[in-house]
Amino acid sequence: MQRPKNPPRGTYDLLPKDSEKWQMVEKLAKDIFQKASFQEIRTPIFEATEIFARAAGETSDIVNKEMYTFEDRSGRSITLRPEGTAGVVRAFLSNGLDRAPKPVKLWYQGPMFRYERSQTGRYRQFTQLGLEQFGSNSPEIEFEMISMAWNLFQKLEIENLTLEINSVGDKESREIYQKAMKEFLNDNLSQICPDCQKRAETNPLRALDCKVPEDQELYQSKAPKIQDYLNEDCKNHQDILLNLFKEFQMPYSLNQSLVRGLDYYTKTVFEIKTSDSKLGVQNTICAGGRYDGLVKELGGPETSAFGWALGMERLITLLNENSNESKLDYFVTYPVGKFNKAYKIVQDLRNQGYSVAVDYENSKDENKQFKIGQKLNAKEIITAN
RNA sequence: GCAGACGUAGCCUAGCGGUUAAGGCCCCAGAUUGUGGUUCUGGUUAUCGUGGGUUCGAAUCCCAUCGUCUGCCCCA
Repeated sequence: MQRPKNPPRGTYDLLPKDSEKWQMVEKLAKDIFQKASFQEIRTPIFEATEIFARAAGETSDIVNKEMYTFEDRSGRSITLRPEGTAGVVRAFLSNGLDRAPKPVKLWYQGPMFRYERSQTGRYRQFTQLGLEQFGSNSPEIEFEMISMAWNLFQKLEIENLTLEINSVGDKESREIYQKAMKEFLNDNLSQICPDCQKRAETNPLRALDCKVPEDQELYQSKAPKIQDYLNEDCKNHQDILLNLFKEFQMPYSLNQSLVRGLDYYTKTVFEIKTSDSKLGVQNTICAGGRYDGLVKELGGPETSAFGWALGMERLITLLNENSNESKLDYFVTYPVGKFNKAYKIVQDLRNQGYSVAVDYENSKDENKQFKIGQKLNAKEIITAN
């Protein structure tokens, strides 16, 4: 057999060079989550297809063309999770966490699967790290959770980040706005791009972040603004959140064109974007929002909820190169036949907390042993004799 | 799903119709080095992504296919 050339399309191998970065990020994130009393949940990598179909919305692109869906041997329709929230909500309900003290605060990390064209910062198997909260309707918890993401990025010394906020309104106000957008698009059908003509039917709000400059100009100047359609409740909710950002000096911008790809969002939505060119057009590294209707949609009681997810691969590519500092403290060599003695030293050093490697080759040539140690970049090379 | 660019050893690159496909890094072996990345010598590794076609002759031209990248769609 020929040497394999690539892993399957849209996937990648995480090599030791980079896994260190992942571990570092994971450690920092876990620390932040733990301190804010969020607890980890691990849910299956696949779920019944229906879970995702209902959560993301039957008409969404994710459901219609991006899911890895298959029948298992008993004919059940199974789907590899394309995002984390639906599975967490399902687990929340399956395990009766809706009866636990509110809010229930959870975090998760794991691979997600979407059948898409791969690009920089976009894979078919990718990893999301996310937070979910069930039971609180308050803007304060949104503020805290967004701060946690922001805080993580600051600790990682990632620069050039912007926080964009918007509200998509609650069910009622969004429906009215959606209708207004649809009418607006239909009135201007001849001027807008083919994609937007489609969006007029399928997802009118999506037109707002159309890439065509002429369309953008039209929407900016003439399209109805979501902020004008928010009812008092949504408006107050947003004001409290924005005031908290001001109070705690978190820079944000209100972006009225910001909408989400999944149907379940209500009220607050946000994205954290980078202007770093390393990610090309995939510049959103963290996004989320409120989804007060989802738990009920999946068969649970009316439950307020808020969450976000960040793309680990995207985040990692923004990190600076890690230092070349050696991770290996000792390399232990020994004369022929003296392994036992050498290994006692090894154990001893490891018990003291050092990272230690041994020369298994047991080369007779001392000089060569030394060179092996050098190649491993050991801080100290010692010989047991 | 659409559009464009690109696939030469583990990695980076040369060759762009004509003898046994070239170099650097890495790797392996040996020597050198009075002691932590020296220097030298030798060696392994490529059916030039894959499959067809054009041609006396293809890594080089054409087609298909797979993969990568950039943009669109969509999205973390």
